[in-house]
Amino acid sequence: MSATRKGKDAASPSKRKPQRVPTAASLNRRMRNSEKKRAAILEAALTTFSQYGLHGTSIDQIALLADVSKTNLFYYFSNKEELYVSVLRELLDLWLRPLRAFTEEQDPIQAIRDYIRVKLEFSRDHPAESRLFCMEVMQGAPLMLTELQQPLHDLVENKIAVIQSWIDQGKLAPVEPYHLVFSLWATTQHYADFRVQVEAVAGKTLEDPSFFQETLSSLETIIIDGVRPR
Amino acid sequence: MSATRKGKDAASPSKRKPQRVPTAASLNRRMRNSEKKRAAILEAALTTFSQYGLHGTSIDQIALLADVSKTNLFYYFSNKEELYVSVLRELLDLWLRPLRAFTEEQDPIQAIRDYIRVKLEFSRDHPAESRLFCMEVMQGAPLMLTELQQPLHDLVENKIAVIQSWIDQGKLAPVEPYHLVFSLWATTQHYADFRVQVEAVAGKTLEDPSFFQETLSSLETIIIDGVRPR
DNA sequence: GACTTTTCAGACCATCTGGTCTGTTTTAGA
DNA sequence: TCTAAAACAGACCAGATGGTCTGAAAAGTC
Repeated sequence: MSATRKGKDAASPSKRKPQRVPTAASLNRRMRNSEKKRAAILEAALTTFSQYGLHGTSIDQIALLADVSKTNLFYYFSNKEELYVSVLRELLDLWLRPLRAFTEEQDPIQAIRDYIRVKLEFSRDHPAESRLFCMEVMQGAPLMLTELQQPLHDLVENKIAVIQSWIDQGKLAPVEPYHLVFSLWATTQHYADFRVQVEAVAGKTLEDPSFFQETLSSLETIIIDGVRPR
Repeated sequence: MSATRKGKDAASPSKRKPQRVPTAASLNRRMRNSEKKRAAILEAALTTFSQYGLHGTSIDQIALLADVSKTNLFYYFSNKEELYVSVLRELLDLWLRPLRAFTEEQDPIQAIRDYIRVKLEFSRDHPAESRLFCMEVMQGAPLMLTELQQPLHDLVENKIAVIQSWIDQGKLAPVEPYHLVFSLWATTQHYADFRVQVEAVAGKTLEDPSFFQETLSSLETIIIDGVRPR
């Protein structure tokens, strides 16, 4: 990750004569501080970007929220876009993680059940991340497309195969795996992305434990058993 | 709709002495022209707003796309926000329409099937509208909340009752109606809002007729019958 | 054709904001 | 304590952009 590099181009290592060799301890302390600030800025950026979008957010706004000066912010991130992309990068990793858990050995029904739960928890615990991701994808992912396309495609391709094998073994009804994946994404993220709509309609959000449970079991029922009475 | 009112405050009718009474024909011609331009601006605004967001879009951009001068645009809409809200207003009506079709007399399975189809067609034919709506809701619908909350709540409340009655009659499996509605919204809109992701993963979009059919029947299968093998 | 009203265009302005410049404080090694 | 590098702050700048002002065509009426 080596994320502490100054925003500006760091002096190339070859040119730098390290006359002063800092002790590991001091370096660590400094790095921890540095990391903390970086993290604070990233968090403030996430919050603000996810609410107002890239263009709707000003650097001053982020700096204020992160409690650093604008200059200081530019010390850590060379420009707005880099900050934005940094936020996205951290997010993508987090976003993809749950899907990696799908393996052929699992019981498919249970795997799907787990997946719904994990994604729903993500929607509850990281709504800003979910929304920013949604926003970026919706705008055509201009700053993430290259990084999104390949890993996402590969990962999904892989999991599609797993789902297909479940179907072939008769453990799952014959549905097009792609669309199952899309449905899982869509339904679970909906509660974060359309939070205000959900609230306007149902009067509750995932933060309400009973509503969370209700949502969870409803989604399980709908996707796993469907709405046709048996 | 009386949408031709000038952007600025129009002179109050009470003060205006209509010495010149325009003929109906000329008025019509003029209005048609006016309406055409308004429509062109609104369409350009929709396209641009849905891609870059409110703040990411400049008036010049919209004016260019609509092939009018900036001044001319401001003649029809007094400021950027009014233009934005106008776009949203037209959109909300369109967006809500399909849901109104739900009536208790219908066969629920067929009604849901129809609803999925109509919403999916909307995603295919009006992706920009879908995305802009998503964007606005995601940001907390700051400019639409008041107009969204009441009518949406009432409409959904009404349809929830319909769904509940279907369940009570045993025509539908016992699912929480709210979540069924959310699932329907989420899954169908996903193909418009996450279009680039869908394309990155599946390599196709709803514009491809065979993919549209595949999506349609997959969603029907998943939501109506579920993925558990029978 | 005279006259009014609507429609439109170009120049212009005020503000907002991403980003820089200059320099100061803080940290840490020697 | 001295020194160098890292971390930071305030003033400032340049371009973008929402919006206005002035006035000219166009359309419509008589």
